[in-house]
Amino acid sequence: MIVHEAALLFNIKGYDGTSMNDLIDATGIKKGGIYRHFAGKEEIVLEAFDYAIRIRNQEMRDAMSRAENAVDGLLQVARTFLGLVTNPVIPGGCPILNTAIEADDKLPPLKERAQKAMDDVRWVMQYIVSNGIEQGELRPYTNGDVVATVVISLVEGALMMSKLYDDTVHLHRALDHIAAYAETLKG
Amino acid sequence: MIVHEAALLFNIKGYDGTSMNDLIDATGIKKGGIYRHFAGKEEIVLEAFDYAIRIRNQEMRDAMSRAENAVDGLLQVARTFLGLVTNPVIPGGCPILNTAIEADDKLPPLKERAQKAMDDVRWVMQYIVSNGIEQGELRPYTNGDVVATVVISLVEGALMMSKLYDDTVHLHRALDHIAAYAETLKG
DNA sequence: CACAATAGATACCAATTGGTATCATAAAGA
DNA sequence: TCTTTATGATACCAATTGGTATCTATTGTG
Repeated sequence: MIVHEAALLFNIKGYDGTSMNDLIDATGIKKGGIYRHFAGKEEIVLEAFDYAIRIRNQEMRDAMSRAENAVDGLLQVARTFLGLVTNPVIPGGCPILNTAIEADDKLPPLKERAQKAMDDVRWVMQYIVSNGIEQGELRPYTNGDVVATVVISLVEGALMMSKLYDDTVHLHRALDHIAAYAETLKG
Repeated sequence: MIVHEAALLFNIKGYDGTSMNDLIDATGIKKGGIYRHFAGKEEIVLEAFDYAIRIRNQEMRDAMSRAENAVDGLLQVARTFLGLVTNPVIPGGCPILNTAIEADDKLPPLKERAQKAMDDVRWVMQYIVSNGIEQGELRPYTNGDVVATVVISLVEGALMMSKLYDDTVHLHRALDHIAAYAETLKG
């Protein structure tokens, strides 16, 4: 529960922007109670990030298994990023994006986890692509690495713009573009 | 010079992550000297952001005027985002992206400026598109708003990934995709 | 040179930061 | 029941936060 509340705070206000007092207010548990479970702020932020990513990855796996073909799969996964804004389990946008931007080299283990979390997303995309090639749905030699970069960039960039303007239209445009892009991959 | 140094710090470590002492160390000017020129930290961050954006906008205008046609123009502008990583005047990535992610509603004037700065980028893209339509280079009724969202999302998302992985390949892939996308807009 | 005006240094301030040591309480096992 | 054991509360800590007041040095100008 502390980790859950921490995940909310950190995803909204960032690591530097969230103080232990914020967490104390949010949980209703005083300092002594919190520090009994965690060695320090750093440990909390790491566990909170893991927690947020676990939820995200579950959403992605669900989306992937819902899909009936590769093109649909890419879109389904991309759409989970829209869900990050429209019905978030953890408000504040994409934890990976937020962490990637805030974490310079001040908190290396956090950046490392963000990289690993991004690897997971990339892996899902590449899995969908290579599966799609096997099934004959996508052109052979479709580059899953490139597809992952393009789709994720679109969706993360659009997420940022939607957050900046408080308007999901940018995410919808990105999803439309991804749909069109995925069509061009058909073989 | 204080503003310049502040722009560097804030773009790298963020608003919350940069203390006045950091700025004191970076400038070599003590607290009294700094606070004579600025009312507070907030005023500094706002001026620093404006400063960074002024430089960015100049780069974008230069790129735009270098271009010989609309398709090339979109690419030239997109490429300035690669320059943000490969030869940055102000290290730390894109100030708009960084600010959009960090600024929740704690510093409204900063978010407002980030929106205005993004408007500038969007305006440049839309100008290129509408000009391209007039010149018969792009299909009529090409939606400049959509083009701006797609191109900016790609480039900002890829910027994030390049920063996260410390690898510009993602930006290059995004630029390749933008090139292909721009081709589809030809009329 | 004299004299403002500007710029910066020094020293302080209350509040907040992350963190710890000690104490009280709830829960669970024998 | 009685006693560990886990959990949380209280009170403190040094360091750092953003910010101010006062003093000094450096200007450029008549």
